[in-house]
Amino acid sequence: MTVRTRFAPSPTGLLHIGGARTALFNMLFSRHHGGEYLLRIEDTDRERSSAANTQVILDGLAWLGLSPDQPPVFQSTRQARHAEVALEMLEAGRAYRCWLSQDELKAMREQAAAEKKPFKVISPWRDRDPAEAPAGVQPVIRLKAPREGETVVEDLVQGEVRVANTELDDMIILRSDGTPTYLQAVVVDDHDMAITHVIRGDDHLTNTFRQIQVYDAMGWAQPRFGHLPLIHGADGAKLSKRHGAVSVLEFREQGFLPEALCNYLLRLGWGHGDAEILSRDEAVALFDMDGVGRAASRMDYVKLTHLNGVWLRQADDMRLTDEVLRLFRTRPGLTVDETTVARVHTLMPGLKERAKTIVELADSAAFLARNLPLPMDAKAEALLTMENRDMLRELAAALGETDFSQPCIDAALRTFAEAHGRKLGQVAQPLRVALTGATTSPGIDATLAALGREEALARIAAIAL
RNA sequence: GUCCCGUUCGUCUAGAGGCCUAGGACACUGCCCUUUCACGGCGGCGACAGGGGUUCGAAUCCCCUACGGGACGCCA
Repeated sequence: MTVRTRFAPSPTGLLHIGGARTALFNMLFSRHHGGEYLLRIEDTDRERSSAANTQVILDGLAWLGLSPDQPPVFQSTRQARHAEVALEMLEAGRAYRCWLSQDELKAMREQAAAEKKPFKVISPWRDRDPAEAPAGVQPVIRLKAPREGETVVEDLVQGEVRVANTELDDMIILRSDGTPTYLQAVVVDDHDMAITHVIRGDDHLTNTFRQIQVYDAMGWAQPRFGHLPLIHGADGAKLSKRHGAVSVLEFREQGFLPEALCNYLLRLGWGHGDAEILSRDEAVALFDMDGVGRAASRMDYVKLTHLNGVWLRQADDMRLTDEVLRLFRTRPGLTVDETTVARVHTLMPGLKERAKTIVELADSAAFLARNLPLPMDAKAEALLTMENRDMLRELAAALGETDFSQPCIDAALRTFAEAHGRKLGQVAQPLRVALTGATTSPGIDATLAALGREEALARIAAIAL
């Protein structure tokens, strides 16, 4: 049997971090077992669904490398099939029409609340003759759920979960307007799509009991279920807007790499020994449901940022250069031309060692795209004493003698420092300020080489004079 | 309120009765490396929610309590 999983978001909001992790786990699980990973857009709530939201989900998944193996299934296109199955159950006597009105339901709900008893619909129409149906009322179709025994879920994450059938009522599978309810649509779609493993958020665990009743009523084989604990915000409360990045695409804007976000999400709620840094291929090889934890976990931006730094250092220099240049174009006062590209790319090995996000990378690389005079921060300014300016003038001459390759620059700096009775740092820091306008940067020899002879000497001259 | 689920360092986790004086990662912190800042290396701080059992032995099994979360729609 081929493993088939699906991610089934509803386009009523953005693709958030929890959804992204669900998608990731579905993808990893299917890959690990050599199966297929599908996407179903649950857009049956026409009021709240939108094409724009669907696109955001698709874009978010694509960015994370979690696009499905086949074009997405849109649940709204399958309503006729959902209704057909509901009617089949009706004919088989596993469901019945119910003429309970909204008012009657409301009264029942209020009575239950007044008596402090849990609200359960006990429809008289389960056994009543349809011939007695009130005229002019469109009935719903309810599942004739078992009244005795219990319903059991063998959950891949939570283990055996059981509930007495007396706790469950006869859920509606087809609304009075003929449209299917969520629970009905999901079961029919998962069955028709031949889904073997339903991996989704914990919030669906109690829904599962009802869905199982539909599988049973139709005589369909159940898929395996795996319910993932939810992700909470750093404060332990449910993830919401005030926790910052709502959409995964906002993580991109904040300078995170998709592989870092995936790595972080993978380790949030899943573990495999001491493994921390995992590529997609390694994750596919190691991932399985038995490694999924049972408790909710908290979103930790600090750890995500650390992981991003790790992946940033491993990322291709040209790719990072492109990302940095993309940001440069949005910032005023920066020149983006071929020279800039060359400088950023040349210095990238040193730059990426020192940054944790693309945004930081762009910040630290910005000096490469600036025209003179360079803006100076306070700490940098303080190093430009008269004495240091004099020294820089002499240093410029010495550097001018070299071929401006990194090793020669390094040698020249050491010789110069020794000749002037200074420690290397006492030479390098004023020089760094002259070149970058700041007190931190990649190695001074690499910085000099990336800037090139002409620009480097011009920058020193601008300070030393 | 009812039902369901959960609870190991601040956070993410390893741990499936003795390998646990509980391991790793992030964060914090001391030292080293060093031309700055990082990276890296070596240390430190720091947890089995509480209480009862079961057992020769429990973080691991059972029960209770507390706390947290989820579900209770003609929403998905």
